[in-house]
Amino acid sequence: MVTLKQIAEELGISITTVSKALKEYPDVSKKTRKLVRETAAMLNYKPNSFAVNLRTKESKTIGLIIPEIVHHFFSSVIKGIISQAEKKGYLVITLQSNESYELEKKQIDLLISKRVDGILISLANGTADYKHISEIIEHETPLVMFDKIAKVVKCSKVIIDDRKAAYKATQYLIDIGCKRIAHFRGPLLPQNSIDRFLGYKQALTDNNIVYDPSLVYLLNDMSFEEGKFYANQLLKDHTNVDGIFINTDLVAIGAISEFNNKGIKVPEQINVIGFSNWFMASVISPSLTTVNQPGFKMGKEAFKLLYKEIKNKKKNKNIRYNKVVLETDLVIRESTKIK
Amino acid sequence: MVTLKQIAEELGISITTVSKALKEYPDVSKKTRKLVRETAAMLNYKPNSFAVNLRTKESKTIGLIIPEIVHHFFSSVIKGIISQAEKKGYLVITLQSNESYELEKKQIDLLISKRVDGILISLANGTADYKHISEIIEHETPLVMFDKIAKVVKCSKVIIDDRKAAYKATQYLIDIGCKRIAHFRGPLLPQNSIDRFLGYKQALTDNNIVYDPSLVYLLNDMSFEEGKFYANQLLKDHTNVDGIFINTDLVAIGAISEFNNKGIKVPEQINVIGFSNWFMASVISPSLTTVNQPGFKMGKEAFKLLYKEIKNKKKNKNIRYNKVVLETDLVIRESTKIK
DNA sequence: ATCTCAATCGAAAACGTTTTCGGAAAATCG
DNA sequence: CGATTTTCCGAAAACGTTTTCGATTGAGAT
Repeated sequence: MVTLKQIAEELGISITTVSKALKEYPDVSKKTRKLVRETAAMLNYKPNSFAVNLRTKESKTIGLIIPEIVHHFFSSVIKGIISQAEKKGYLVITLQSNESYELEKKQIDLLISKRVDGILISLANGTADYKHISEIIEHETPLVMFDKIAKVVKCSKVIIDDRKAAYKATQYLIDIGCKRIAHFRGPLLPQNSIDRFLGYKQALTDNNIVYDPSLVYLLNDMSFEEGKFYANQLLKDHTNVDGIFINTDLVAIGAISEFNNKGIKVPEQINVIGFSNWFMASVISPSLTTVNQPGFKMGKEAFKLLYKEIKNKKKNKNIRYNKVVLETDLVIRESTKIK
Repeated sequence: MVTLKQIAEELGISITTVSKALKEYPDVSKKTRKLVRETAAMLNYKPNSFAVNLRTKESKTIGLIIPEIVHHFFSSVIKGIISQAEKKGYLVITLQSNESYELEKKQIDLLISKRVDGILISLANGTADYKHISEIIEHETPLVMFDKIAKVVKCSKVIIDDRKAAYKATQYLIDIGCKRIAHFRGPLLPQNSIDRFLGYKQALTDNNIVYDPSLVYLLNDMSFEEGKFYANQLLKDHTNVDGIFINTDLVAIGAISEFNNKGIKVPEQINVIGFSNWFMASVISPSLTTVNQPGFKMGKEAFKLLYKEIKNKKKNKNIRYNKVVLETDLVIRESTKIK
C-alpha cells in the first residue's frame, strides 16, 4: 500500500507538501503539484481512509436501521437512501431490528461504537420507550427517523400523512358508492396504524356515515393468512359490506384471495383498497387499488435531512429539526369500481 | 468522547496499562484490571474505532455489491449476509450496481478506497469483462462471488446448480404428463439463464422428447409485461403446448395473467413452473409452482466463505478457493397438476 | 545594500489506539 | 540474605493523515 511518505521520498520532498499538493492547498507551486499528482497517479495512491477518519473525526459513513429488509417498501427506502448518499460521497451500513426492541437497541449501540456520521432509523413495531434513541441524540450523532417514527422524540423526520392518505382512500370508496365500509387495521403500535384508522373514521363522519366499531378488525401480524382469516370473519359477521379499506397490501391480497375462494366478486360485490403499493399489488388479479407509499423518495429525503444535520453539526450551527411530509396518491386499479 | 488517556489520568496509571486491562492482557494485575474496567464502564468508554482501524489495519466492515436491492431474492441474500456478518462482529456496506458494468466498477473502487476487509459481489447482467474484479484480487482483498458469478474468475463462490434445478423443474413437467414443453429463457448473460436453458434441454433429450427451438423464447428485460407478451405470442405460435418452464417468477406471473385473460386454464390446459420462489408466487391465484432459490442461505454461506478468507489472510495462510453449491427444491403449488 | 512581501516549503503535533520491550518491584528459592 | 524468577507496569514507536505555524527563498522596491 502506497502512502504519502512513499510519494514524498520518491520526489525528495516532504509529506506535508505531498498532502497539500493533493488537496489543492494554495501554498504549493503548480510545478510540484503537477509532479505530485502524476507520481500519485502512477503509484496508484489511495489515501488510507482509516488515517483520514482518525484525523478528521468522520468516516463518511452513516448507519441505517430498519425493521425488515425483505419487504418491498423498506427495500425501496434503502435504495433511495443509498442512491442519495452516494451522490454526497457517503456509504451506508445497514442493520435490521427484526421488529425487536432489544435488537434495535443493540444495533444502535453498534453504530455509535462504529462512530458513524449519522443514523437513519425506522422503529420496530415493538418499540415503546425511546431511551436508546435519546442516547443517539445525547451523543450528538445526527439522527433522522422515517416512516415508523416516535412523535415524542425531538429530531428530524420524514413521514407520509397516514391519516390523510387513509382519509383519501376511504373517501374514494364513498365516492364510488360504497355504503358500508369495513377497515382492517394494524396493531396499536406503531403510530401508523392508529393514524390510518383515524383517517378512515374521519372520512366516515365527514360524510355523515355512522361509525360502526364492529366493522373494524384489529390485526396482529398483518400477514396474508390473517387477511384471509378476517375476510372470512367479515363475511360471517356482516352481509352488506360493500367496501373495505385495509391497512396493508399483503393483508388486502389475502382478503381478495379469500373472497375469490368464497365466490365473492371483487370489485362487483366488495371493493378493496390496500395500502403501500407493493409491487405485488400490480400483478395480482384483480390488481389492487392502493395508496402509493413513496419509499424511494422517502429514502432520498431522509438522507437529505441527515446530510443537512451533519453539515450543521460540522459548522456548529444551532440545530433545527425538520419534518418532511411526503404526498401519497391513490393508485386506482381493478379492485375498486364506480357503481 | 472519553479516551484511554482520560481513564489513565483518572486512575493515575499509564495508557498502556489501561489498554491492556481492557483487552485481557495477562500482564496486568486483577486489581487494576477491575479498577480500569469499572471506571471505563462508569465513564461509558467506547474505543475509538477510527484509531483501532488505523492501528490494526482492519475495519470489521465488508462491502456488498448487488445488481438491484428492490428484489425479493436479493433482499433475502442481503438479510442472510447481514445476519451472519453480525454474528462475527462485521458490518455490511451495501452498494448496488443497477445492472450496470460502469457503476459496478465504480462501486468496487469505492469499497477498495474505503479499505473494507472483504467484498461480496453478484455481477450485473451487463458485466462481460472482469478486470475490475481482478483488481480486487490483486489488491489482496478477500472476495466471494454469489449467484451471478463469472466462471473464469478465480475466487470463492456460492451458487445454486441452475442447470440441475431447471432439469428437475422440466422433469417434473414431464412426470405429470406434459408432452410439449415450452421455455421462456433469459438473455445470453448472465450465465444463469444459459444454465437454466441447458437444464431444460437436457431433461427433454433424456426423456426422448425432441428439442424444438421454436418452443424457446428469448426474453430481454424479464418483466411482467414481457411475460404477458410472450404468453400471447406462444398461444399464436403453438396450439398444443401443455407445459412451460419460465426463467423467473415475475415473467411466469405475467404469463399466467395473460393466460387467464385469454381464457386459457392454468394448470388444466397449460402447466406453469417459475424460478426463484418470490414471495409473490405464493399469494397469486393460482399460486405458482416454482424452483426455490435459497436467498437467505446463500447470503449466509457467502459471508461464511468470506470470513474464512479474511481469517486466512490474517494468518498468511495459502489461499484456497471454495465453492458452495446450494440445493434447490421444487415448490409445488397450484399452477401445475398431475394429469 | 537593505527592507518588504509574497511564494513556497517542511517540522512537528495531533488524532487514539496497539504492542514491543525493558525495567522495577515483588515473590520464590537455595 | 542474595540470587533468580515472576509479576506488573510504562515509555515509546507505530499506524497515515491533516493542519498549524514558522522558516526560507527570491523578487521587487527604495
